[in-house]
Amino acid sequence: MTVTLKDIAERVGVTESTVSRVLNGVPKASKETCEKILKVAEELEYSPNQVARSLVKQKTHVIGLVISDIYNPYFAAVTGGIEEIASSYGYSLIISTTGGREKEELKYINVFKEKRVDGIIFMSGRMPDSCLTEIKNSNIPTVVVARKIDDSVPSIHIDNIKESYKAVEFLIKSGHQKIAMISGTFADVESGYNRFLGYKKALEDYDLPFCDNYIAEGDFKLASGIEGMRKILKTKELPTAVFAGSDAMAVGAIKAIKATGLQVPEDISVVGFDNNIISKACDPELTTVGQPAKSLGKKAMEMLYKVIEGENLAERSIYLPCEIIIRDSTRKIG
Amino acid sequence: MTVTLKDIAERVGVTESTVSRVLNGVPKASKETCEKILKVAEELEYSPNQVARSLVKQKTHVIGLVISDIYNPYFAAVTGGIEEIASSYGYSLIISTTGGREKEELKYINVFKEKRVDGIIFMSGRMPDSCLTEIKNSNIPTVVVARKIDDSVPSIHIDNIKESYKAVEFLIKSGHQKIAMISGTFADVESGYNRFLGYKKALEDYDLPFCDNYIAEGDFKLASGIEGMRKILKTKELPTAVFAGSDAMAVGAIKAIKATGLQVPEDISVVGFDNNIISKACDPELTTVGQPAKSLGKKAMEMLYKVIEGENLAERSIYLPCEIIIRDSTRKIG
DNA sequence: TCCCTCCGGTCAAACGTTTGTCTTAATTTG
DNA sequence: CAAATTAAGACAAACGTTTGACCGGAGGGA
Repeated sequence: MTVTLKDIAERVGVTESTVSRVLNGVPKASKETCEKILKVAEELEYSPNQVARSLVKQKTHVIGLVISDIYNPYFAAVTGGIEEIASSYGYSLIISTTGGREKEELKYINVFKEKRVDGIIFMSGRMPDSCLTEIKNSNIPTVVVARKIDDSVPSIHIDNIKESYKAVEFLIKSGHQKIAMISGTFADVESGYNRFLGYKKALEDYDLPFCDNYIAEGDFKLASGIEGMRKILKTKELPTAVFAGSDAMAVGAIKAIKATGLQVPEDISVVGFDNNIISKACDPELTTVGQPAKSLGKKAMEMLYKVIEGENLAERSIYLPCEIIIRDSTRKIG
Repeated sequence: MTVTLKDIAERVGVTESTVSRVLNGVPKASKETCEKILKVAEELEYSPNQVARSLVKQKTHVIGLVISDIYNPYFAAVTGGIEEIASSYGYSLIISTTGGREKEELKYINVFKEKRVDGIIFMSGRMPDSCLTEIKNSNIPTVVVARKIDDSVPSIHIDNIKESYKAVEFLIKSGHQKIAMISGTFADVESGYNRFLGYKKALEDYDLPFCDNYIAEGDFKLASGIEGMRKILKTKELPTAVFAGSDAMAVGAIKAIKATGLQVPEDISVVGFDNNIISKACDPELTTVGQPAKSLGKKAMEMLYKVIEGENLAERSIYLPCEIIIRDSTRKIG
């Protein structure tokens, strides 16, 4: 069926090794045979078998991506960035979604090992120790996205504490003093707890009181934003602004606020986090902390490539800055 | 470095073939050697080399996905469905994004050929003839999503004409007579032109006049929805409802309507298409035609699996129904 | 005893490449 | 003119599996 080097070799009357070299551009054949080989290869529609090639070269040109959830626009964007760069380097991308379940994560790391991928990008749940050790002693170059491990494995992040701090600072500088927060689940240290920490620190630095009634813990999703906001709206003294740990929760907050007859941003300003697609769909459009999702993916792949090539990483842990995107859900007061 | 069958064989004092059979559960070894082999394999942390295996078995357990754009939540959802089923069958998924560019599509089909994937799912642009023939004579099992070819290659769709018809019919039955449409680009026959066709047919069947001023052609994106709606709002006699060929355009329409001081749905009802994530983020929440995106992906992979296994497909072209999801952007009138 | 059948393996080919070493003839060099 | 170099290619091993064919011995039946 499928045509091999041997087929070409026979037709041309030469040996497989010669064909191989010619097709790979190794300059060792006469112009004549060279042309003949190329012509026959063309005629026979030769398609090199990469799996055979991988076997001997010990290189698959495949990289594996462990991701918790492709439906999440943020992850999708990171994935897109990864794919773009991977493809430009001649690598293919295998994706596997884990739902953040440790068992699945381990399973896929194992699949990647058996498939002899050249590298792994890990962007799933909490990166449990089991995965970490599994990855470490698999000896496969790995980059972790949005999850800080120790420096043994390179990673790329945003600085959640700092970016969250900046968002709250923005509100403070706009004149807000009573600022509530709807955080993501604290169990997610990076984007849940750390964003809360940034909020807290900003209040401290600007001598604003921290108030338990102004805090609601959600799960990053829209519904929990509604719920959280409802809780906050029960306090006697309403906040003038609320900062949410995700755009989805921010949109939920807006809905809850409007449902009580109050206005955004006239009565309460709202700031989100992510700058995903919904932040421009809601009404009013959301002021939010813009995560460089695609850039994270690109950078991650660039780092991974360097590791694969054996280059030294200048920094083993890179932070990309966010940009606060001001739209219509916030206003200056006072 | 990496441990092979040979390493195990030597340690146990047996030959590679025996080890291979034991590890694959072929019942041909004594209980004793069996245990020994398993034990040593465990100790050495043997990880079978799938690329070697693929070479001899002529099977990679990889399927390739050609997708135009992973950032689009609809494509992401389909991808998720595919991955879920693929993984349950023991297949891995390679993704490649093309931006709908023919050149990229051809490039990736070629990569997939060289990588000897077991199957291809195609969900990119217009599926140009070049790709079609390339796929056909590659002899790789293929399923096309959301793009009707001839019956030579299996495909899975929604019936855009019919579903769009149903949406407009819903409006008519809600008492609307003056219904505008913001369509996706006509160049995209399936989801652009066909949805327009369904709209037109519904008007005809219910003896409503078709009016050029009520038609705007967009590009599926939010901005074009705003623009299209603005154009429609310029007509002397305003419509009471507008049907958009995508949720994003519907959201744009809502924004444009609200910007003139009119209300949704009090003054104008709006219906979208897709049921993607933004349809629940906007205000009011969008009534829309719910595409079974994830199911499309699942079904596609199920079909592909059958083709790979050599089973006969009961139907080579499957249509999945949509469900109209009624939220707050529409109301009954009259 | 002879023949047959299992059992528990071994042997070797095959999958489709790459690549280091060897060969042969021709050409160059001194 | 002999020696050295080079050009163009052949040969074979290697990558890590799978799998059909073979094989020696033990046991069983006639």
